[in-house]
Amino acid sequence: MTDRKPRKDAVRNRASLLAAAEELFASRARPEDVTMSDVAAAAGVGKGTLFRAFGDRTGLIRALYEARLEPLRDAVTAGPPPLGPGTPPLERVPALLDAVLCFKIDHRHLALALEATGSDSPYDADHYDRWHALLRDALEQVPGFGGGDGSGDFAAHALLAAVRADMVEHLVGARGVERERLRSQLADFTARVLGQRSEA
Amino acid sequence: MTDRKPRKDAVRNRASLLAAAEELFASRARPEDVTMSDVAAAAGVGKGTLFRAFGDRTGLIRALYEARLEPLRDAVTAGPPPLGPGTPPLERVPALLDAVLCFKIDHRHLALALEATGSDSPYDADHYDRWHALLRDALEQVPGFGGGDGSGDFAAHALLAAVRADMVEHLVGARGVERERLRSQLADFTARVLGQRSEA
DNA sequence: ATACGATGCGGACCGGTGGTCCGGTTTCTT
DNA sequence: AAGAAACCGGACCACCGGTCCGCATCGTAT
Repeated sequence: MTDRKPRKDAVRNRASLLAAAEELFASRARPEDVTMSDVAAAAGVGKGTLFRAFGDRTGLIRALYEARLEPLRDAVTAGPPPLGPGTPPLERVPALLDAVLCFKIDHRHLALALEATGSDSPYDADHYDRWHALLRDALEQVPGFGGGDGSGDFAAHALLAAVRADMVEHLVGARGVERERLRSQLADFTARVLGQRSEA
Repeated sequence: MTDRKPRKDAVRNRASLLAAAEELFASRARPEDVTMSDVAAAAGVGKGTLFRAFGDRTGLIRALYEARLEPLRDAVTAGPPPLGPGTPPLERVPALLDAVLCFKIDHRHLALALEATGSDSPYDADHYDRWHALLRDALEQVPGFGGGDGSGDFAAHALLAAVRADMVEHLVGARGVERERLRSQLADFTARVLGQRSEA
């Protein structure tokens, strides 16, 4: 009822804009020197169209981000182990963190652009709340995190902080750490937090 | 030889500007709605003077931040235990993190302003490198982090990520977690990373 | 096929921000 | 006292995100 048929040119333009934005954020070094006019021009479209389709800059980036995030979200909410529900926490927590890390590595231009909007803290985004709740719930089933003392809550925040986009960018982009090496270091760290001592 | 005496009005104006900026960043809710013109006006000075004294916005905030950071830096480089050198790593690492956390809580307006400049990642700041190196070196003397595999390096990054300004702001400012509670949660987390199992 | 209303388009335009510039003033030196 | 170097200040600039509205385009009813 509420949704009338969208016009063809509208959906085509929306797609062009998303593609152009993806392109630009991936190619330019810093997210903040991709301007809205750039995106509109690259898509062969006027600025009015851009803002009509996505509201504002944050809306554009969020739309891109959520689109890329969808497969991972599905794998987590209704997929097979080790990501999906029904996985033992001691196995699921590292798997979740590893998945997030890989996502941030692969799409760090988008994640960086999202954080660089400045207008809102990353902690206000609703997808952060989802990841945090998921991780907290899993952690609280692990011995030592179960008490209602909030240790699981804080640990979830802290572990997610270890895969933040600008840190990943610093390690992978600036300092040249290889993907697999970073993954194994994160796995190591996670294991330590979970209380599984690693060999020297 | 190279430094001639600075003029009196210059040093007075510089001081006024720092005071005015501190005031404004502390009072206004969001750092980005403190404009450069605001600062200049609040200090009773022209914009030209502001930019002449600090170069650009980042320079202003950095100057403020470093000034507030100095006492802590001194305590770490040449102070008594548990912060100063010569403290056993297992004791010093938690002490360092707790000190950074307290600093971030007390000065989160400045830390947030610094991260919100957008122009540069927090990981490019030289004070980050100092904290990281300090923490890494301490960690690498702890059993399990000693190998040249970079586990100490990554753990230092991850632990510092757990005290980032916007996360602290989210917990203390938005979610209303009390200072002491947060400190104890961080201590708990740190202990876990260091391999000291806590009781259930 | 045609004509008409609704929907979307586009780029000129706006408010505001960080940063610059230069004529006039203040301070230091001799 | 007087000259020169250093500094002040606010008008000014470039640019960005976002708005607006006359006009083109599309979907539909005939």
